Amino acid sequence: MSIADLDRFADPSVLILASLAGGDKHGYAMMEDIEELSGVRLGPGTLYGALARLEKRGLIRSLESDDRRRPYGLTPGGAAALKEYLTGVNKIAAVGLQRLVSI
Amino acid sequence: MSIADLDRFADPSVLILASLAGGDKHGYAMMEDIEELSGVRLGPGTLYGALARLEKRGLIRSLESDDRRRPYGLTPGGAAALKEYLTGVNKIAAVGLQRLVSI
DNA sequence: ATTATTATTACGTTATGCGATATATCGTAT
DNA sequence: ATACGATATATCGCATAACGTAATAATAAT
Repeated sequence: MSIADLDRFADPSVLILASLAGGDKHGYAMMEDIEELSGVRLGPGTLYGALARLEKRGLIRSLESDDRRRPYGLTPGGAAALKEYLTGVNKIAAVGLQRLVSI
Repeated sequence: MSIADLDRFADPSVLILASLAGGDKHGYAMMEDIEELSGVRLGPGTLYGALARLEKRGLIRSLESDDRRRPYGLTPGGAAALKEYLTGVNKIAAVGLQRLVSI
């Protein structure tokens, strides 16, 4: 299940991209930003696993750092994918909510 | 991966609930409605597997039928879960898109 | 007859979630 | 200053189960 209880959006990849759209961040900072944004607190395994996959897909990239923190940033492809995804989800949500009120 | 390429929302459970919000339907009809709604064509394994899980969770229920088709309908709990989910996803999409234009 | 409908089943892949672990840094009390 | 607890930050391993694909089957329609 990508959705824990199906009453909350919790796709780690999308949440990470949306977080990075607000600026470059390292993993731990994303955890907090995502929790504030969505109410979902990603566990470390979930977060860092998703980060590795996103980097491998070229949607985010790892940035230089002097300390032990590993910041990431959106790539142009990542920003484009996020935009397309969110635009689509917006439409689905609009239709779904409209249908619900018509019940 | 709940998202095939991460450029399209494709969570089967949510798509099914959103489809049923438009009225009771059997599986094959959902396939077509979902494709029209979202551009995603769910394979039979994906669709019927998700239907079984949703029914077990009490979010949809199987309706009576005379022929071989097996229609389903939203339960009140399913409608509530969908509403909560879509409302949340709307907020995330709004914030994410806002962040994207500010880059 | 051939195509479209409609559903079931089986199977492999892999994302996800959880927990354990590790280290560095910060704050605070002694 | 020192020591100690709490917070910050990341890695790893594993079990579960959702997902995707495909094969199969049977009924209905053209």
